[in-house]
Amino acid sequence: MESMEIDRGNTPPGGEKGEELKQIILVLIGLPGSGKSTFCEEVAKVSSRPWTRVCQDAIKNGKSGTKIMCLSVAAAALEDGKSVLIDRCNIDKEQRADFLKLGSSETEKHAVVLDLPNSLCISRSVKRSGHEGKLQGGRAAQVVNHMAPKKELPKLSEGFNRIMFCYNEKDVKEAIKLYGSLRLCDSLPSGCFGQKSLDSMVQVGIRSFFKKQDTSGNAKSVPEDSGNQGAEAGSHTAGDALEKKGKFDKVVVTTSTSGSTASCCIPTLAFPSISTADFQFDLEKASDIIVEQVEEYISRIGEAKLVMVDLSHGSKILSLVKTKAAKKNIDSNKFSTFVGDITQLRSGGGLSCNVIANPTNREIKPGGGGVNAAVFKAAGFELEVATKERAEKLAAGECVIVPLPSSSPWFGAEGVTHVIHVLGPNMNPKRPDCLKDDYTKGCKILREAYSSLFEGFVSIVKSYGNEDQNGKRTAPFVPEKNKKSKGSSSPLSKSGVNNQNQVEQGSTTKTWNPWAQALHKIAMSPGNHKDVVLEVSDHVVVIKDSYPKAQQHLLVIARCHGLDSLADVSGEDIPLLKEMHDVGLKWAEKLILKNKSLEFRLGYHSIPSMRQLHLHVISQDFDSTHLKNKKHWLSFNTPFFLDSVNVIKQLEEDGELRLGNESFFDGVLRCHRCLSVNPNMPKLKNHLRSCKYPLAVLIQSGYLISSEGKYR
DNA sequence: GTTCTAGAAC
DNA sequence: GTTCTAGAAC
Repeated sequence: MESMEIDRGNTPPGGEKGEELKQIILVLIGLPGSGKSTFCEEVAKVSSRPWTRVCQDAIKNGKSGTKIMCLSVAAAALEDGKSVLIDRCNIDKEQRADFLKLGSSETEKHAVVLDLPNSLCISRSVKRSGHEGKLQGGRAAQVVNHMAPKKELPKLSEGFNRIMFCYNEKDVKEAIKLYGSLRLCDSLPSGCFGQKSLDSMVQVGIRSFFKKQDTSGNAKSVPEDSGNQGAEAGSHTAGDALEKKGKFDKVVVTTSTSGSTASCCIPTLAFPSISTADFQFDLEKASDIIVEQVEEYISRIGEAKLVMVDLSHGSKILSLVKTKAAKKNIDSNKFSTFVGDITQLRSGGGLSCNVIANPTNREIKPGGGGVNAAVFKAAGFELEVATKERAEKLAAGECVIVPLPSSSPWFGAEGVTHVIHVLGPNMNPKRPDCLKDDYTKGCKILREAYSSLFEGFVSIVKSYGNEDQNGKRTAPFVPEKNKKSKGSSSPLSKSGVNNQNQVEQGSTTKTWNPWAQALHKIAMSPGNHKDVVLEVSDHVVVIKDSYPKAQQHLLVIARCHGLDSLADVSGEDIPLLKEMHDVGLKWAEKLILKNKSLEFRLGYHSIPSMRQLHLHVISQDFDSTHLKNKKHWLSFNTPFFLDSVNVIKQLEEDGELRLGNESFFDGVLRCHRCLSVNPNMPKLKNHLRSCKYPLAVLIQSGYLISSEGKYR
């Protein structure tokens, strides 16, 4: 876990008794005259931590000694609970190796490289007088010139936890400030910092580095996403980063014999209107919701299809939906209406639908006179048994996916593989749970019901897909009788109930409450949220955070399906993360142009509250009425907040991310500038208004974007 | 994520 | 008494 955060313990300045001591071996690396001794003196002067300086030039009663002496003194100091500064040139790997063997596995091994220009080192060492090692005057120049070519920069692989590179006096000052501010229990983020090298991501000009990468280049070409609409569909690269787990852009469907496209093999969901029959929901309102939800989900089902079915020819709801869908230009190849018996679609109407939605009752039992009774009758007792295994009851707005046993008559006769039972809102006073004309609640529940239903269908579609090595789904969809249904792995809660809030994440299921879906909805249908959207592209949406925690707080939201949070991110998402970073950086710069005092940090919450991967672009004033509680503060000011640069770096180097956890919310309220501890939020906020201390660690780590440079 | 509010802390 | 936190509900 890398972060700006110095303190990993919850301690007031100076630490407290009994707290974990973080010992450090700090190996200074630099030519004579590079400023190693000054560095040590300055750190020791301001630090509250006990440091022992181990200086080879003065180790023998003020005179020059040997490396072995240094090792011995350092070992004794560490034994004594002190941290040590190894003040010798340590110019190559071999020189450093023995010092890295000191201490325990708990001891942090740091290097500070004072890689100042040779000319400066020579000039300083020549001019100095009273040098401990008597290396001054003309001989000093000789020594520096002799040593310079042997200089071997340190690497983490030598055994360092952290390496910090300084190239000028400003860098050195920052490093002194950083180490000088470390208290007993503090530790610093691991990794290389400040290195001048293009292959180091913690660099000035990271943006231009990103730009050199073809952000679309390593995504494979994918077929056009016919589900995207308007501005979203313009680019032929639209699918690049969107081609994701869970996304089903193009299903190449062939029959096993002829290889020709066969509609009978395309996953299709047949659904009747929910709640408009016995539950007496207003038809106009219901049709609006149906079309809205179809529009939202149609881009997620690839070539799978949705068919709305009604038994009667004069069905008003069917007609309303048909008209409204046409007005919205919803692809009629993917969504259509059908008049017929939902239990006999294939045999009676030649329409193969492998998934049937059943508007059921609270107990999910046969009964009533409508579709529910007909479905249970057609599917036989097998459906009742299979349903009972999954859920006993449903709440309004929820659904449950039931894989149909192959012994069910419906399976053989109609090719139905799954039934999705769904319960809508009831507006009929003669039935239980009547909402008594409360259409605010009713619409919300009906929307949830369709959303749950379609989300369930998406999960079934996913379960049918077989991916080849390129991640393309090529296998035909054939409901084999003997094929073990993966429907059982559909997102189900303990109760067996599914709703749109549950999403598979790797082997686990993450629950997203309805309130946590707002960003997801914006990402999927930015056109419906024009009031809040600042920018839309094929892969990202930018919005202002509705509850900003600072003067400026934007979110760059990924538009990719299947990327709910960092937990879903893998190496293949690096181009998308870089694009998000670039967009975030662009907005930060734009805002800085308007207000030069703003400083920004770009990063992700380890465990976000809101669904859909989003990058925070947040100014570091934290001046906002919406910053109210401890969690707000700690989520941006502990390693729970992962800097975008670091996320990308970790993925590139390790192929995986080290996420923070909620234990950070137990921490103290420490000012991110001066590191002072504040007893509560109001006091912290009051303190923040006046604290002008520079954001030393952020600057040093290269995480801060300010008017003085993208990364100072 | 926010809002509301009981009750703990001051 | 007021301030502040934290848990429940949404």
